[in-house]
Amino acid sequence: MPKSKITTSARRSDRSRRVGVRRIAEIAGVSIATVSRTFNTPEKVRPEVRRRIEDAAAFIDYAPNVAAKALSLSRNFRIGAAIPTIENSIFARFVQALGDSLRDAGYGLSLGMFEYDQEREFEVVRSLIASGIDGLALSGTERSQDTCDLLATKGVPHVLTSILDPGPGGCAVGYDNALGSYMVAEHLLKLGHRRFAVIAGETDINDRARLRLDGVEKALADWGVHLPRRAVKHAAFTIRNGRTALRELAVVAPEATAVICGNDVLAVGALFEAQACGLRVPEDLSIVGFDGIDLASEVEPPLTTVAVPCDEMGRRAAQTLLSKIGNPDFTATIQLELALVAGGSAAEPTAGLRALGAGSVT
Amino acid sequence: MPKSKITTSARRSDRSRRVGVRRIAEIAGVSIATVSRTFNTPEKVRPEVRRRIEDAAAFIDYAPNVAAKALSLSRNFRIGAAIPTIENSIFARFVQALGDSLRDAGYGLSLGMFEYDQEREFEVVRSLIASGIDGLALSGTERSQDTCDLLATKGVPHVLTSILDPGPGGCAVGYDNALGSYMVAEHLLKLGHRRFAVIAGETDINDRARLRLDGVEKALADWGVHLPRRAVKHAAFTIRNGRTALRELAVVAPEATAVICGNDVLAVGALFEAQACGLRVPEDLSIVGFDGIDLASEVEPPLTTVAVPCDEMGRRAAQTLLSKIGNPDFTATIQLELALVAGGSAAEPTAGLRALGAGSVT
DNA sequence: TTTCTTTATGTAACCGGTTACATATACTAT
DNA sequence: ATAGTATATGTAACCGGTTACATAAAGAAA
Repeated sequence: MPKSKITTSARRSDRSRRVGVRRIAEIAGVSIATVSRTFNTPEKVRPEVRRRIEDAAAFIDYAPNVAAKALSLSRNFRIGAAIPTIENSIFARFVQALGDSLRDAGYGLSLGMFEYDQEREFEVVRSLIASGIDGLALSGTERSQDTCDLLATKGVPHVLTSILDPGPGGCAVGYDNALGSYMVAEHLLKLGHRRFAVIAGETDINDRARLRLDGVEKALADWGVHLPRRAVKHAAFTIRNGRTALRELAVVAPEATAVICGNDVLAVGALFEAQACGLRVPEDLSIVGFDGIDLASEVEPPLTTVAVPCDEMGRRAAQTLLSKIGNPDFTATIQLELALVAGGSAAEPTAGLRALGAGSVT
Repeated sequence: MPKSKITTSARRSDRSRRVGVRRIAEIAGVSIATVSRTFNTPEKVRPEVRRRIEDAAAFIDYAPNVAAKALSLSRNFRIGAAIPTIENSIFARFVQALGDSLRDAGYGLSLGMFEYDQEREFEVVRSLIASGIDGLALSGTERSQDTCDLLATKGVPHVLTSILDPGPGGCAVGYDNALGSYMVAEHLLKLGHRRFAVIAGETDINDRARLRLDGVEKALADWGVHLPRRAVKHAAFTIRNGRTALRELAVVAPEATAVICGNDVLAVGALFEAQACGLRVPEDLSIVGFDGIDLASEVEPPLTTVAVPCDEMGRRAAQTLLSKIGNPDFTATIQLELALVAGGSAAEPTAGLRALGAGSVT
């Protein structure tokens, strides 16, 4: 005896169990196809019927089941973003803009942080893909081979950000890191500086940091200024590292009258340390950063830096990604403009780091 | 002529179209039920069969379809978090810890920021619910009636954080805001301070800010110290507002020898402004904050503040939420300990804000 | 009137998992 | 040998949407 058949028809006739489009169809006296059309292609439904359906939907406080929608359309309406850290406000604002734009387009955003570690980036990307995303925003061009392979095999549409090299995916929304640091270095050169020290990021694992250092080196070379190797420190992007690096530079490059930092976080650290050691900025020493984070304009003096349009980058990255999801052949390289911000932490050269004196360094 | 039937059987016999569990079943020569069991209840499958299935899964590089799983289980394996802002690192770290814990439990995290605005909070919560979440982490107890109604009608399991009042949902993971500010105020009192100024948050729209102010008032009352209304400024949590407020206080409360701030961001602003005006901290003026963000320990002098265990809060919030999702009757109020951090920005009272002088205020 | 379009709606399959229930097989106890 | 039980596996329904195709009704052309 096919008892299951009975159970089934019992369920089907039990209208209280119907839910979603089927429930609306029942109330409005139409088929589920018409209900679906009302929401997706309303022009294909007679206005009078449409009204009945909309009323029924409002009546039961209808909210579509995203999982069902995702399953039937083979789309998750969600994109992922793998960023180095959320603690640097440049990324926080980027993520915010990205998320807002995606929300407006009906997409959700899943975030993953990898702390500038390529293995963690791999894990983050893997986990994001496994969690169901239609596309992915990444930072920079350089990543582990595993991660690249993963993107290729899974065929995840992705856009690279903060950089102009679109990589194999063909999409980039970013800016010219080398040009930005060239601009700020040139600014110092024009002020008269000829002895420099650099607190770069970890150029071995971070392509943006490397490009920024390249830009500095190119500017100095163009002006015929030599940058001794000892005057270049590499450090992860933290305030503390900026402080430490400044102390070290005071020992190994006391002749420097200006310190060029790989980003604003390092620059703020350098500024704090200089001030803690009794140096006045910019009277005794010039310090410049990169990114244009809020904090940079709040410290005293405000930092001279290069402003990155991270909000616009978020918006454009969202657009680009959605285009690429719609058409896998889509490619684009969108260059955003950088702006030099003369905050006040750079002025004419004077004593420089020498004023701090190697003696006071512990 | 039932042409569709033919189409259907053509599809079904077209094995290249089969995918997922059906494909694995085909390769391993078992039914889809056994495949599903292999992944969910492996002990119910004979080891030998299990091996075959696992090999087949590995062979086709199988990744389960999250939407199908969500649909069939009526669970999205995703929770939402509505936070005021990601730019304050206290929330950034909370979110990071929350996300990590959830990931370990197989859940994703969707984030929404509402900038301390109740209407935006409502939109964020609505949008998160619509995007398909099984639970929600919220900040504080107070929110618009609309938001509360939404949570109630949709029956979304949720946990309140940064606070101890569990509200109607019955779950809270937080700390005693009033106690924290009591502690730091008492610290100043013990140092000898008797004239205070306060830069509080926006206590009319932020219950944590109000509790913190309450704690300060209680401490002063307990010590028989009067806090004039004019010596209390309210401001949104930004560095700039901290700077502005300090200037204003110098005019209206020049007698103050210590400034108690609603959080570290305001305190950093107050510190910067004091230093920009030539005041030494803590020699001329004591300043204290709340939260224990990284920046607080990097400024010179490091801030005396109250450390909030935001990482632990993230982890415990995740646990609590998962418990509540498993059992809607679950309730818990988890109190985390606060720690006074004597950073160096508080010392014995001296001249105070008077040293800045009303004259220098523009 | 008849035939051809066009437009509106309905039927049923499908997306890719999970699982209740049925069935088959092996093992135990009598 | 027989009945009873435990274990392993299969069948088919189900989750809640979308949509190809069939069908019905109305309007246009002949």
